[in-house]
Amino acid sequence: MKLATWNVNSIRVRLPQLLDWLAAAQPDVVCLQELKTETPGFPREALEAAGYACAVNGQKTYNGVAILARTPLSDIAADIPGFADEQKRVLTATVKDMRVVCVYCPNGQAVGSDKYEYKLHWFAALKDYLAAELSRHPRLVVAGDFNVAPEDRDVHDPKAWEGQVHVSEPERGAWRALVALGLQDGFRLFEQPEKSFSWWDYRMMGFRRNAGLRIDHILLSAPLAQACTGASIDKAPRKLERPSDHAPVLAELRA
DNA sequence: ATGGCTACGATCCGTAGA
Repeated sequence: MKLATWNVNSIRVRLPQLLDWLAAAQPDVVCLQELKTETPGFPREALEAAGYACAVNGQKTYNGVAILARTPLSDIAADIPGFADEQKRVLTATVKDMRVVCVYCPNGQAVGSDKYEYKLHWFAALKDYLAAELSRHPRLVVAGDFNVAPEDRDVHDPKAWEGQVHVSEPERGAWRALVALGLQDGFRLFEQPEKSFSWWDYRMMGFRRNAGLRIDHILLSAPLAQACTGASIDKAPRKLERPSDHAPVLAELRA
């Protein structure tokens, strides 16, 4: 069972790359972020033809998340219940015996900005939601773009980034609060190459210089972490013409 | 030098991403 998350930065632009990548990587469950299209504009037919059931929570221009699975999706729930938010950032579904939460966490723009405050409030609401989900579903995966680099080793230049948005202490505290629920960073369950990142700036030849951040994550509850046999970042799609600025992140689970 | 891309939607620039 292969799980993946990928911020595609526009599903319409990236659909050909997504279809190629699904065929090559053969993931069983995929969480997608930054669809940038309303739900009716989502290319459901093409993905169903590729063998994936789809659940979609879309929005015009910004945000938007989806879950793809090779087996049926059930108990689909959009957004964070009880958290009033126009922005489509969360989608939850059950796949077999697993509860899957797809998240596109806020960017935060700059420390101290309104968007930064929104980011911290949003993370607090997410934590409460995940605590509730976890109490009902011990086999929980939370996958997506968290917009937080948890540690300095997840940052290409920690000194330059010190205190900035994505690495600030309150944001890392919000990340640790999720981990404290009993969720584990799938990627760090295994030995990994130095300077492993999941996002690189389009500007300044960020990818060529490996000037990136590791901000896309797969969090696993204890039973799933125990079943996890590997985790990786697939840099291949980032090397293509007109790529997303994010690479897919993967975790493999024993059936 | 606080920029540099990219996508979107409304126009030929502004907003947002990270």
